[in-house]
Parts: sequence; C-alpha cells; structure tokens
Amino acid sequence: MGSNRYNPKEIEKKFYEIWEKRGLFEIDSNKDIQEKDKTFCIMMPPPNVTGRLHIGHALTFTLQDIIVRYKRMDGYKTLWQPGTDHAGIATQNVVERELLKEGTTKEEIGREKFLEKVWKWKEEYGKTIVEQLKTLGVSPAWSRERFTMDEGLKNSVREAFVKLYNEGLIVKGNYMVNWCTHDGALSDIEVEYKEENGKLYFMRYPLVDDSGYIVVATTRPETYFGDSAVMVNPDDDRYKNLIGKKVRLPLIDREIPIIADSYVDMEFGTGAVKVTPAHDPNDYEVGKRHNLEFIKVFDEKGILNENAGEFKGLERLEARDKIVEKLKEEGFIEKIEDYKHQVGHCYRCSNVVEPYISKQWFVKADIAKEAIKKVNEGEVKFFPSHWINSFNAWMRELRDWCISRQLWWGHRIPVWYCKDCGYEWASKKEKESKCPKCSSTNIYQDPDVLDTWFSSSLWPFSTLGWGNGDWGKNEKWFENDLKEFYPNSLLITGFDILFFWVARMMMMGEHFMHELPFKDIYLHALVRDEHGQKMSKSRGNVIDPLEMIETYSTDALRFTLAILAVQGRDIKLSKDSLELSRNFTNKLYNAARFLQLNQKSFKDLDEIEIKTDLGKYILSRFNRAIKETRENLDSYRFNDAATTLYRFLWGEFCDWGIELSKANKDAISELGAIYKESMKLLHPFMPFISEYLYQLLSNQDLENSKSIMISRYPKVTFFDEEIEKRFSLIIEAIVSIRRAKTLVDLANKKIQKVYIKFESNIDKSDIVPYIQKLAKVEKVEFTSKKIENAIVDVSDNLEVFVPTKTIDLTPILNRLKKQKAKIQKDLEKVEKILSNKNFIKNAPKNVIEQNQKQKEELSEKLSKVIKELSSLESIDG
RNA sequence: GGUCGCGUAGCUCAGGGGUAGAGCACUACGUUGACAUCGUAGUGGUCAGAGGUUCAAAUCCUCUCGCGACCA
Repeated sequence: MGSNRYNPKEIEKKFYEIWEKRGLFEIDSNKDIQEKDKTFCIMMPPPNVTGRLHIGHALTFTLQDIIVRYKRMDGYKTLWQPGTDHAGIATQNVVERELLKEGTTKEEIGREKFLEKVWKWKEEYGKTIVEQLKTLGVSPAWSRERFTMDEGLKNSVREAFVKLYNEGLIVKGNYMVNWCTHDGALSDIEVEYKEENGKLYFMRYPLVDDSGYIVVATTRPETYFGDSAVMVNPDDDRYKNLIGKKVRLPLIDREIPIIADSYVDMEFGTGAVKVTPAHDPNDYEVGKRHNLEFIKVFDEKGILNENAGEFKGLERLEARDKIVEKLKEEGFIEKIEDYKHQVGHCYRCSNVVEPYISKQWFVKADIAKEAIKKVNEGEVKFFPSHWINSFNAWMRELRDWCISRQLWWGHRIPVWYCKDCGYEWASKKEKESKCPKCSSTNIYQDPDVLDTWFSSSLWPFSTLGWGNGDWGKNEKWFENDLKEFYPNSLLITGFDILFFWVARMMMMGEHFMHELPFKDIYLHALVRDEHGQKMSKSRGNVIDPLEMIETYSTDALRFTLAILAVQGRDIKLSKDSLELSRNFTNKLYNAARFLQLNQKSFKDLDEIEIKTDLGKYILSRFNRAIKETRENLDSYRFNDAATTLYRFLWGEFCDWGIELSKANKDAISELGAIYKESMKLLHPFMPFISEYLYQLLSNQDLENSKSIMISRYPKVTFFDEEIEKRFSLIIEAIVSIRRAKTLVDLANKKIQKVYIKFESNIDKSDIVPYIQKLAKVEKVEFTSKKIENAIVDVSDNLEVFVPTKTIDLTPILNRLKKQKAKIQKDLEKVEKILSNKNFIKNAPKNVIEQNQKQKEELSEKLSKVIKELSSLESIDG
C-alpha cells in the first residue's frame, strides 16, 4: 500500500484467474445465498469466432456482466450462457484468404479438405475472442461454453430444420433473391441500401416495322440483353398506338413485344420501361403476369453469357461502360442523365447486389404469427420501450426468409435427394446411406448450408439442451436447464441486430417452446467516437478496448461504458471520460489508504453496531445509495446506477465521511465497515478494485478468503432522517464559513473565531469539532443575534459571522448584492404563484405548503441580506 | 415518403408537470493527517422556436426549424 496511485495491472489478471479457478462464474457458485425459486438466465450473444474484441463487445458484455454479477449477489441461481458463433461467410473468407496465401483454393482442395482446414483454424484461433473477453472481467459460466457448430447444436439445428420442413414451414423454391456475385444468396436484411450518383440511360429500341423507335430509360443498361418486353401504361396517349407492336433489341436484334400494364408510372423517364424478368424484382412479377420469357444474361459470378452477344465473358459492372459505348456508336443512346438512386450492397463485401433467380430454401413468414401476437399482448418488455414499434412494424411486413447459403462452412442443409427415384427428404441424421423410398444408395445431400442466423435463432434454448441428443448432457447442459432457464430472463444486445437475431429468436422460441424466449429485451446503442462519428478503420477513429484496458484499467473502461449507457442514446466515448473513471479508481484506492492509516483491518458491516453519529449519518446515506442503485439496475438504467455510486462514494463518503472522521476518530472503524459494504454495491461495475479493496480492508488475501463476488448484495436496512438533517446543517455551516473566508482571501488560513446563528433548533452537542476541523477555525460559538464588525454569509438555514477588523468589503458587498437580486427574483416568482386564486383552489395541499414555506424562508433570508448590506454599506460609506 | 429518436451551462449529457442538475472545461485560492489522477470556493442556462392544455410546462399536446437512425 505504498504508492499513492492505484495499480490495477497484476490485480486484474490474478483475480480473474482465481475467480475462474474457483468456479465462481458457474450457476451454483452462490449456493450459500441462493433464495428459493429465484433463477436468472441471460444468453451471451455469441461473438464470431473470427472476431477480435471491439468496443461494441466491450459495451454489451459489460452491461451483461453488471446485471449478472448483481443477480448472482442478490441470491439468484444465475446462468450466463457463453459461446461463439461459426459466422459462415466471415470464417470461410478468412480461411479462403489463408489458402490463397498458400497458393491454392478451396475448389482445388475440395469440400472435405477445406472443412478440415476451417476446423483446424477454429481450434487454433477461435479462442482469441474468448481470451480477450476475459480481460473485460466478464463472469459467464465458462464450463458451459458452446459453439454454434458443436455436435449438440448441430443436432438441434437438424432437429429444428426437419420439424419445420415436415410442417411445411421450410420450403424450397425457384425465386428471385438478393444475389451477391461473391457471397451468393442473401436474405433481405443482409442487403444495405446506399444512395449513389448513378446515371439514367435513355435507350432507343427500333420498332420492327421501321416506323421509328421507342425510348426506354434504365439505370442498368447491361441487363437489356435479358429484356423480354417493353411496357407502357395503357392510358398513356403517347404510346397507345404502339401497344402490340414489336421492337428490335439493339445489337442483338432480338424481337420483343410492347405490352401494356397499369403498373407503369407515366411520369418516370419516358413512360416506357424495359422489362427484364430475370434481373429485376418488379419485372419478375410482370414477367409472371404476362407470361414473358425469363432470360438470364449473366451467371452466378456476374459474368455475361451468350445472350449478351459480343460481350459474353465480361463482368456485369465492367461491361456496362463498354456496352454503352458501343450503343452510343451505333446511335442507340438518346441521352444520359445524372441520377441519384438507391443501390443495394452486400453487407459483408459491399459488392453490388443483383436480383437473381435461383433455387433457394426459405422459412415461411407464417412461422412468426404466434410470436407477433404475444408481443402485441405485452408478453415481452423492450428497453427502451419504443423499440417495440420497429419490431412490430418489421414483423408485420415479414417476408419469407431465405436461409440457404452457397457456402461450405456452416450447417449443411439436411435434405437428401435420391438420384434414382427423385425422392427428397429431410433427415435428422448427419449421414444418410440410402433412399427411404426405393432403398437406392445413389443419393446426395443438398450442397448448400444454412444462414448463420438460423442456428443462432435457436440459441436461447438449444444451448439448454433442446434437440442436442445426448451430446454434452451433464456437462454442457443439464436435464433441468430448460425448465429452470427458459424463457431467459433478459436479453441484452445491440439494436442493430434486432431483426437479424432478436426477431428470429422470438419466432423460433415461440414456435418450438411455445413461449417467447425472453421477458425483457434491452437494446443498447452504438459506441461512437467523441465527436459522435461512427467508428471505422477508414476514419481511423477506432477505440480499441484492449488498449483502453491497458491504459486505464478494466474497471475504468467498464465504469465509463456504464455511466454513459443511457437508454436510447448513442454513446460518445472519449479519453476524457475514461480518465474520469480512472481517477475514480484512484480516489477509491486512496480512501482505503486513509482508512488503513488508522486501522489495519475492518469488520464486516453486519458484525458491528454503528454507534457514532457520523457513522449513522454515512450509513443512512449509504442506504439511500443502495436503494437508488438497486432501482436503477432493476430498470436497466446503467448510467443512473453508476452515477449514484460515483456520487455516493466520492461526493459523500470521501468528501464528507472521511473529512468529518478526521474530527471524530471513533467513527473510522464504522466508516471502514460501511466502505467495505459499499464495495459490494460497486462490485458489478468495478469487479476488480472492489474485490481488492474489500480484501485489503479485511486485512486478508483473496487467495485465502471468500470472494466478494458471492457475498450478498447490500439491501436497504436503515434510514435516519434526523441525523441526516443534522449533518446537512453541519455541512451547510462548514460551507458557509469557507465561503465567507474565501470572500476575504482567508480561504485556506486558520481563523480565530466564528459565530453561527442557526435558524432552527439543532442538537449542538458534539458538532463543534467537525466545524473547527473542516472550516479551519479555532473557536466556534453559537449566537442568536447578529454580530457586528464581521464578515457575514447568509445561507438557507443559518448565518455565519467571521469577526474582523479592517478588511476590503467590496467582494462581500458584491456577493450580498447578487444574493439580494437572486432572492428577490425567486421571491417574486413564489408570490406570483401564491397570489393565484386558482392555485390555492386546485393545487395539492403539500405543494401549497411547500410554496408558502419557501416564501417565508426567502423573505426572511432577504431581510437578513438587506440588513447586512445596509450595515456594511454604512461602514463602507 | 413512412416510423422512431434527439435539440437543456462553453463541451458531453442526466432530469421528464410543483425552486434548473452532474462531470469536464473555466476563474480564484491551495501541498491542511488518503488522494494534484487532489482539495476549497465560485462563474455559467428565456431548457431550439411558436401556439395550446393546466392553478402550474424544460416536462404533456400540435405545428415549425435543425440533426440522426431505421424502413420503403
């Protein structure tokens, strides 16, 4: 305890290891304090195995850990289920890049070899994110750690798939989907729309009868090779006479009809549109309506095919300019205009997404019906509550969810086909050997894998053993888990995956378990930089949590995130706020140092009786802090809970408790006990320093002692209004004297004498030493009348007089004048309220009384100020 | 275009019908039995604007302006 700075480095690492080794993160670690039927369960949103800890993780896991530690200490049997996600595309990409470095490709080595490689990569590097998480001090039940592709969860995914397949809720179809030429099929929400400065190309299509041409406008000219009609509005007078005629497509001379459809917007472009049923979602519908030909012009990789004539072999986006150039040369381009439009991009690789027809698997939107109903009936609570609107809006317009992905890494779609009899079936078995219908062994499995979100949508119950078979039983999960921990108590995650993950867990949970998966859903905001900018590598404004931990400590980072975590508001993180928290840890450390200057070891609060008035005062204030902290945690108001702790520990305990104890040493042993107890209150936010100081003040080592982690969370037991009132007067007197001294440049000097005139009765026994010590004054005397020849300070409940001979009165006069103006203004306000007859008639009694009391106090104060002012002015004059 | 959120001290933000709050910054003083990563005292606000409801509006309602997010 030599240094005057808190040094968290060794403590954090050492303590974490001890906690983990002792199994304190596991569900029964708090057995001694568990209360009957109190269970709490929260699922860790599984981070990607390829991931590295970023500040968003730090936020979400800090908040989760705060709640989990709180519940664990509060007597709940607590499960925080950890795990990682196999992250289909991301992981596959990482390993593909590795292969590229080795000069090979996944196609070259084949599916089986490739998957071996991915598993090997996962075993080797998949631990990184977990190790990084540990530096955050999080306390999930690590022994139960799962992976979305472990054998148990593979079983549960097949279980879920087969059920849905047999219920007709999973279907295969040849539909138009969002297609990334790099990553394959995407679900609707995996497409990000961005406004782009594009061009609107006006193309001339010659009429077959050589009577001229019709001009169509398009943003994607390269798709015209797939046109199977030109479409106009039947009411459009410009084109009425052309309906039924044919045009000849430029360069390739294919003939297509001009058709009429009221869907066409006459105002847009030229009022005539090209119809490309195989490459546009709207045209797809038109094509079906009018029985048009579906002509693909490029393949899955975006390479133009033979339908594009001479442009065959070019990439679709690269081909655009070349095609336009040629069309221009041949006179088929009427004009090109600048045009702003929304362009869909792949969320993963930013590639421009194409509407593309392919055979994919879908989960029917019908699956969500029951979940929607229950949410509407209020069976789940959102924090902040307004998220329920977005949730409902999205669920109402839910569309079928495309779940097949053209990847190798992931849950392989458990559907098998018989080459001989054509039979198709879904199987719970990993491997099938023959067709159940014709017994042929000439069978094969669907090559695609499932969307990663499919497996994570089962997470709230699959990790509790649902559909796992025997795998992991009594090790990773237990018979009673589903009963005890489903529905989960709470979900904490970012709002950005509300649709991706939360909504899907809701529908799957409800469908399979017949109960929504959570009671409460807390959605936190984004962490931004100090200027409110989104963090990104390209901006170079990324705040690395590991670096912050290195510089400021885990506790400081956690506390900062908590104190900034206001519901519904983005978090602007800056080094200043981290410094604030770091300073706080130092303050806490030094408070303990002070306590130990007096006494090496302190008892626990429940082992002693608080006898001194100061002890009772601080205990009463501490109980208010307990009440507020608990209330704030119960309503997930992390920022308010953190602020309460900060205010109590620094602003009350250190600033007044410790300072006042310097005048009353008998209180110190009591303060130490209260301080130890307040470390428990702080523990969920700052697990390390709270443990450290608790053990230190108990004069013991964590190595040989019970951890604070599994001690009981403080409960409200004691309020003493009388003593709080008394101390608030003592404090008012001290501040008042200090202010008077400051006015005449005596701030830090010890003065001889001060008189205090209390407005109301106060028990004056034993209060003098406090005032002497903290206001630095030799002699304190109480008076009932004004003292002449003195500096005066008028406050709400008392006046102090510092006798003086010769002194510059100007600052005192200034202060009194200012005070006078302020009081007059306040007084006018109250008088106006009180003179309102309707106010007297309608306002509640206590409000009226309050105002009357205030009026009296103000006028009394005013008269005192005026009196002082006039007497000083007469001297000064 | 639709939905939601935000606009409060120089900055970052709490508060959400009954006397405007915190931290930082700023000013002045300061090494007093832990802490200068500190202490003491102080300065600083027509709560974006306009209407309305109410005895009472920063707070509830409507509109306007500005900013942001999501969806189309």
